[in-house]
Amino acid sequence: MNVLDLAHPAEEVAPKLLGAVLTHETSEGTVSIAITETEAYSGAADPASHAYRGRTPRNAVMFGPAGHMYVYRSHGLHWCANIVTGTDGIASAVLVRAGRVVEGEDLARERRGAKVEGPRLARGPGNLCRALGITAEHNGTDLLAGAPVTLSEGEPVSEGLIRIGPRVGVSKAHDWQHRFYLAGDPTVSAYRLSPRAKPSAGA
DNA sequence: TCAATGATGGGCT
DNA sequence: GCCCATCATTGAA
Repeated sequence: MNVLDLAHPAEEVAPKLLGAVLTHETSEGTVSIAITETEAYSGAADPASHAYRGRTPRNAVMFGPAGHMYVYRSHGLHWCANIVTGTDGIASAVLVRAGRVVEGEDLARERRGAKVEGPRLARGPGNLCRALGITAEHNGTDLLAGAPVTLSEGEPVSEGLIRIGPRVGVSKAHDWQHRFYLAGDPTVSAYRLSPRAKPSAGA
């Protein structure tokens, strides 16, 4: 059903995931989101990665086979979803930061609790997960195995629209050019430097 | 066992 | 633009 090739390092896969579609089917209905913004995280070589200090119970999924979903809780409130890439045994994942709701907008709006609509429904990793209805129970889910959460190819994205920039909100290695997004897309999060970012972080 | 930290988002000033 | 909620995970004592 899809030929998405995830068996490569995150920074190679991240731009290819732009335009891909994440779908979550529940008894309430189906919500699909076309990805508009991603960030690449690797393992031991990436100070900003959860896997930087090696394998732990939380980040174990990142070390697993490509195509699985790594979900973690941020700041006690928000869920963030990653798509695991690369080789089994080596940490590598792509954070899905933003997307455009292409199916089930009513349900997505309901989950977000009214007020929000349009591009804001899935802008930012936490919002995206809420719109999709993704929580910790989906940690480790195989996105290529069918329901409930699946990743599939969407409409092709022209490479000319893809932009590369610094990662958002990370306190380390924030200037790595590992963030990929679609130029001019209203669903892309505004760049924000982490409050805790070291003034002179490397490279 | 304890204290610090964070790949955020929303609301207030 | 700044501040704050809120908790699992982590690393140190």
